[in-house]
Amino acid sequence: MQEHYDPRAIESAAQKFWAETRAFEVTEDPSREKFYCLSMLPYPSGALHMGHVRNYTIGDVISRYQRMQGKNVLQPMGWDAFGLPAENAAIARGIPPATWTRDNIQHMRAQLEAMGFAIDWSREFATCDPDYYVHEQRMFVRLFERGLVYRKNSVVNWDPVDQTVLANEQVIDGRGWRSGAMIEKREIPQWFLKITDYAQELLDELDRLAGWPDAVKTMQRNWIGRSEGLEIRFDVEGGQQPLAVFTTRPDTLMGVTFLSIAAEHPLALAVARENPAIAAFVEQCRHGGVSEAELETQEKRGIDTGIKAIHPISGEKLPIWIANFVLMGYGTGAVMAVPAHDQRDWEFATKYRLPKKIVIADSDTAEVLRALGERAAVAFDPMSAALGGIAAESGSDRLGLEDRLRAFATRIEQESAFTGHGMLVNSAEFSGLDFDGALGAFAEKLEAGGHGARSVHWRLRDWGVSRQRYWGCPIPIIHCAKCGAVPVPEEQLPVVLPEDVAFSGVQSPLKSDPQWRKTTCPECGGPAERETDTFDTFMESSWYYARYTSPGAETQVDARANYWLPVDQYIGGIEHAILHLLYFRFYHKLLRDTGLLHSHEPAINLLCQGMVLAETFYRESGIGDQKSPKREWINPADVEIERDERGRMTGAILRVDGSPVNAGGIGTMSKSKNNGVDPQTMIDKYGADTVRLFSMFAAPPDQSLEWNEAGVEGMARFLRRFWREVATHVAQPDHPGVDPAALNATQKTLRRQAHETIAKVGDDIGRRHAFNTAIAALMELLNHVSKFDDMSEQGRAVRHEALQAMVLLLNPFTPHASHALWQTLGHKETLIEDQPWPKADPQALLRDHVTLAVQVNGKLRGTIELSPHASREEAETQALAEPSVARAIAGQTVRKVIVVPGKIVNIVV
RNA sequence: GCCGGUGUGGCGGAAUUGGUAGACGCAGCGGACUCAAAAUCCGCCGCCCUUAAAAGCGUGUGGGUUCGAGUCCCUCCACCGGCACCA
Repeated sequence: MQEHYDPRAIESAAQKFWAETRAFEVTEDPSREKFYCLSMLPYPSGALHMGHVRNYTIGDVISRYQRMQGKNVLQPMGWDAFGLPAENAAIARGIPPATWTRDNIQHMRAQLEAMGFAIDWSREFATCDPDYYVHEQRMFVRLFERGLVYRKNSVVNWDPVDQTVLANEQVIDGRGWRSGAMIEKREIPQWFLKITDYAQELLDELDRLAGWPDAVKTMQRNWIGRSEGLEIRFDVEGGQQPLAVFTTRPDTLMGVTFLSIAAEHPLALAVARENPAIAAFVEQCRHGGVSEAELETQEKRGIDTGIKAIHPISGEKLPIWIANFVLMGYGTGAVMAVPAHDQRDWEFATKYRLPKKIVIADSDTAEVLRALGERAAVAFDPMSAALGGIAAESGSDRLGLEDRLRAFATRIEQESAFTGHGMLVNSAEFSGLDFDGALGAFAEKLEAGGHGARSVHWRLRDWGVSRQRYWGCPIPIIHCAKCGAVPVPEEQLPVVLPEDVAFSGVQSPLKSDPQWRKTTCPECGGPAERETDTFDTFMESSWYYARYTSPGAETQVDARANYWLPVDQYIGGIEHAILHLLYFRFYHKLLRDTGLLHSHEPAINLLCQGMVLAETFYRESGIGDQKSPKREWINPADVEIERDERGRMTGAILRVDGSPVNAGGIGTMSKSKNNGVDPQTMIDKYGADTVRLFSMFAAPPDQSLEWNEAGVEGMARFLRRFWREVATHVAQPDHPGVDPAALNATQKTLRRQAHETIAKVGDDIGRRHAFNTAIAALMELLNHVSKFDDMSEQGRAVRHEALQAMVLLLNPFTPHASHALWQTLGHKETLIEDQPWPKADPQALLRDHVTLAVQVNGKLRGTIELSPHASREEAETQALAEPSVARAIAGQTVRKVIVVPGKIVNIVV
């Protein structure tokens, strides 16, 4: 065999073999257990990045492991080909988005092949293929007919200079990224999918997704945000429409001191027409982007409309304010404000000197009021910190009680709102009730007066699928002056996106091409225009997993889908925890409800991998202002780190000029910090197996991973050592095989270690997905094997067994090296030909003795060796006799001895 | 701002069900081999005190539960992901 590990030759030979034998192409086989292993499909941005490498290596390890369990494993790959970056590249380089995208796909596919992933390439597609998106258009038309699609106005970021709609990402500090112009909010008509019709099911089924991470399920639960409360109608003075608000805190209703409405609210617009100051405020609110993060962090501002609402119970007149944090289109565009019991309202009221009315008592206040007698709660007005006309008994601590009430009132007046639940006070006949009592009582009263009702409110909003962009799937709708919006008849689909276009970036070629737009109305036959918006790219990525199961199908999916689905293991970045994964679940239910699939959820198990990070380095370039001088970011590959004698970093220098650079800390690999490490360079330098091994070893899959080239070298070192160990071993004479009865103590120990490793690696990969510790266990075993210098027949046999197990256990991580070494060990058949996963021999796992830790008062004082069958009494006796333990307990009384068999003895003195 | 997560040696991380904190790897230090370097091999490697042994301290902060806490509970801090038009 080859004496030295030569990854380049080994890897191309293995890849050639797999390709020629079509080793990873699979078909439905009802007689075998299937395993569908899916990684999130990549956006073809130009080159593979480390996030892809990590994601697909995890998928490949699981796929190859499951295949060795005898399962029929499907691992497909495709391209999420529509999207904004293609348009940006087109503007920058003058290439049509389609050309740029397809070139990138070609390049990235070659890179994926170089990684040696066990992918069934026969199922590959790109989402920009009309063969793919035709099914998406057909589904949309069917949903339209089923009433799950509707059109309404919604707000977008408008760049007044470029005259274009911007994505949230393109709005930086409220300005357009290219023009630098102040962004404005603009309402335009857009298409929506009624995901809210499925809100309850999407919420309920989370409880049954046992194989999904809790963090993802919690985030989805909160995102869907089911809340129960009251919808309350406030009449408005002066003949205006009443204002409806929703609240989850109906118990605070008597504490409402004003109402807030959105700047886009019809009432606000009406007032603005008559009042220039208000018009100016409304105009100001139109500036800035629409993202929630921006709206929630901006300074809260408002203005009084001068109009009053009527409190539905007290009849009190409440001012109506326009506030920049209330959004039209989320709920009703109006909210009730309770400054004493809501922190945001508290801040707003403090800023604009609006009154705070305490209507909920904290537990201390409630206790005081109870001490003062029944009527106190009703008459208590904490804001005046007085007890009104209550003739409470003149107990000696009366003044102390009043002080406590005053303290509560002062805290709310001066420090912060009290947002907890508690007893209602100062709330007329509702005083004294608790939260649940108040909910019922207010609901009854409001319903009787026609001023409200119990209601369920969802945070989840319907899915807006319109994008004012070119490079996307055309929305199959025709606008007719007579018939309105009419879906394109199914037999006319697909509506094909023209790819050979001049793309300036300012306007979508669809919008500027009158020829493409012009069509006839499918209903009346009159002249009509096509919809020029395209779909949100989340539409394509919401059903690709199903299409992989049915390559070439005439329909969106066919019967094959029910063999493969649901996905057994889905893998992707945690950044997709909410949006993609919710749309993915939603779309699966749409496919089910149109009769295309049987299952309720798309994926049984989900693994969310962490981000890939790298060190950052920079130099001050001198440009930029004094406060934040511009930094020139330097790629970590060009930097050499200086260390002191203890290995601590003392500085860093740029290799080319030898002068110092600054360390900027660890950050996600990004263009802006220039800390991306190119996978291709790593593959060329070390080989794919080393890159795969490092990306699985450096961190557990769900945590962030810090790329570190010295660590990569460590992996290469390990593979070289392993290679050499096998080479040395096969150069030895043949052996008769392991005879367990003939083994001496050291041989038994190595054999036990080998079988412990078999047990641990299988558990780590299959159950725990703890790939890093699986690899560490294999490294430990190699350390044991290389220290084992027994050249006897049984010594060689035991070593052979250990090395052979290692080749198989490493196969999911380093399939190329394992492919080669399997043959080196004398096998005629190849490893991929359904070589089963090794099993640990229970006999080999038995130990002669176990080590117990001995503690005195919980502090470790020594260890003892015991037979695994030793009794508690024996353990106790031996522990007390251990010299350092005896020293620690000398002169003290033993009160208690706790013996945990196989683990620990704790002596309490 | 809201939702979710993470925090352990010089660094990445391990400790799986509350039971010996630091496996494994990197970096560093010492040695062997070599004309030399690389590669490789052997040894050391949490902090503090120390010739050594022993003791003491130690899992972001402060508290709590327990015979025993990195692990469970409460508080605070820092960082990371998402926030509906980036994918």
